[in-house]
Amino acid sequence: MRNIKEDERLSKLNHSCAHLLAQAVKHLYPNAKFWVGPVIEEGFYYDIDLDDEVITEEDLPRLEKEMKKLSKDGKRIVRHEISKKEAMEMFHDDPYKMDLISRMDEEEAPISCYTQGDFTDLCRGPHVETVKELKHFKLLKFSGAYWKGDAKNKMLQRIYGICFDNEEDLEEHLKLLEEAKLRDHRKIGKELELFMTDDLVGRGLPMFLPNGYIIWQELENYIKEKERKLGYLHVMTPCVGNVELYKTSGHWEHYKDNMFPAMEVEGESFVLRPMNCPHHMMIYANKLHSYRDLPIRIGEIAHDFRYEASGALKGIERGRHFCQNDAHLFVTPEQMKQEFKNVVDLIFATYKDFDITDYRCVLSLRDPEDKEKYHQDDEMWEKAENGLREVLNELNIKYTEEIGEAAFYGPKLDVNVKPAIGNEYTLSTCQLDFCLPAKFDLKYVDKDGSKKTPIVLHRAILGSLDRFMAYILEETKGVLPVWLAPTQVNIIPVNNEYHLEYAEEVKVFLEECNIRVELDAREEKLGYRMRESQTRKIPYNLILGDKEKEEGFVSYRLHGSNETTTLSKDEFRNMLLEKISKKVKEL
RNA sequence: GCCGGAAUAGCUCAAUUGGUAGAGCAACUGACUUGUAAUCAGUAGGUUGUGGGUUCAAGUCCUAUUUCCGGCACCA
Repeated sequence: MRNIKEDERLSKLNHSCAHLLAQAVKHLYPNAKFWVGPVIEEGFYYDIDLDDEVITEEDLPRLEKEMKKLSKDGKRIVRHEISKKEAMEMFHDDPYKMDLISRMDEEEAPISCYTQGDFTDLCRGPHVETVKELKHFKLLKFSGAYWKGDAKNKMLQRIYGICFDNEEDLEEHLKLLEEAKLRDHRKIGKELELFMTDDLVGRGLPMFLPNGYIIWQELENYIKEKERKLGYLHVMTPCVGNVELYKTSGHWEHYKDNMFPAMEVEGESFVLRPMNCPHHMMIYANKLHSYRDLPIRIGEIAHDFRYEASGALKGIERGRHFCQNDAHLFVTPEQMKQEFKNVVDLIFATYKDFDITDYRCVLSLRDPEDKEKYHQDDEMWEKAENGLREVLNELNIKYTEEIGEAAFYGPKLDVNVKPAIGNEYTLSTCQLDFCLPAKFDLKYVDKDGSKKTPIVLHRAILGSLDRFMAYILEETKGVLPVWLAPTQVNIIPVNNEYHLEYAEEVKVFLEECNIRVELDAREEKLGYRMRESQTRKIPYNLILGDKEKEEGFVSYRLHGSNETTTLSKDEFRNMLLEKISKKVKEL
């Protein structure tokens, strides 16, 4: 998918197309007022205030038609530079433009307008020469959007579109958008029977079916094994906690609204836990630690519950119950950098195993102005933020800094990915915390016998197993590598009367090595069973008939291939076991 | 949560301006005994998400509600 924003020509084209859209809207809705119409990675949009009117399905074709008409008229797009005073006079009855102008500084950059025919818009530009160049566009979708991105503000109407230089590029892009829909993990999950939801169970509470749970367990084993080798100690803690626990940590104050409400039992208040930090803090506090014990790495595949806004729910990518690949590392100040490096190494080693190459590192910092969200301790924040920055620079990791994205207790490194469909999200995270250990009064005894407070690193590599699985499904289109595939081998005997016995023998032979095998001995044609096997995206499709039976061979066809390979059953088993144990990325 | 859209058989979808709810796949039964992406025939399957309303008549119109979808906002 092309990134419109990064291409100079397409960026200009799409920005001009946003103006063309606004002009068309103005013709159809003379009372329309306009906020902003920027270029984005996926094309452009324009935010429009239509008072009480709303954009409907029928409006997009109507607007497109009007845009085509305007494009044919071929008006030039003319730039004028004006003073702030002139701008304020020109747009005096437009509160949105006045809002923009009031925050502009003409010393810094000239204020400019662009006019095409009967339409003028305040804009920095640049634009294409004439509207004639805007021929190959499509309006894609519409929705509401809060003014200035603030839910407290009025909701405007937003229209999204995209524009290219020629019809072929547009067609190709639209085709890619269609194809992207096919890899939606919710669709794949249904087709391959990986997970389900039910209204009676509740919204945002997906249930993993046998096939999906196999994948889930493979992911769990994979990451736990990696962590064990790195000295992590795994624990199991309850999904419920006393409200006091969260008052102590500060989560209650910050996230109460996003937690399931408290349950009163025998005078005590409990909540479903939204995260595991407090539990792990208490495990650390269970005994007195020497500096010699540190770092202590406490890991858990932990079930959490968050009362997510209904509109945020999305399959297993974001539910109200999920499972974190969580760990808390308790370290001395001297160990902090090395431990952080180890976490970063683990993240990228994992991504290599899963062939994840398209990600973005973000150093999430606090917004010093936001006194409400962030724990107040300037020195602590400075120390933590600089610490992270130094490690990232030392490791030569490319990252961007984002203000106001930190957790309330400390800054973090987020590793974000963009799925085939929808917005970027965080897969892995490593957070530096000087705050909670103090709140829980955690201590270790240092060399000199004095008691000191450890630093905590919160980290999640696979993030939530659920979300990670969603990502992998979309990346692979459901064609999982053998080690993750719910069924790894499907055996299809040619003739049940003559070949079933051999098929069963091969099945047992493979199952002895924990290979996940199915035997399809239904009274159906070979072609029918092969088709179903392929549709289910089973990696290895084995055909066993006379030829194979006599020699002790197997013939297999890989998913999506029409080539057949014949091997002895020993060779086949060894090959498969090697691929599974090495977690080979492709089939 | 907000704006908009949708909901019909297990799944994917049909059903003129309101006028007898259908098809393919899957399931089941029978025949066929199969060499690489759908063998044939038959059977069964529905209070059209749910609750109200308008109408001689509602899948279709109105209304409330639930869930899902596209965005927005949120994401420890």
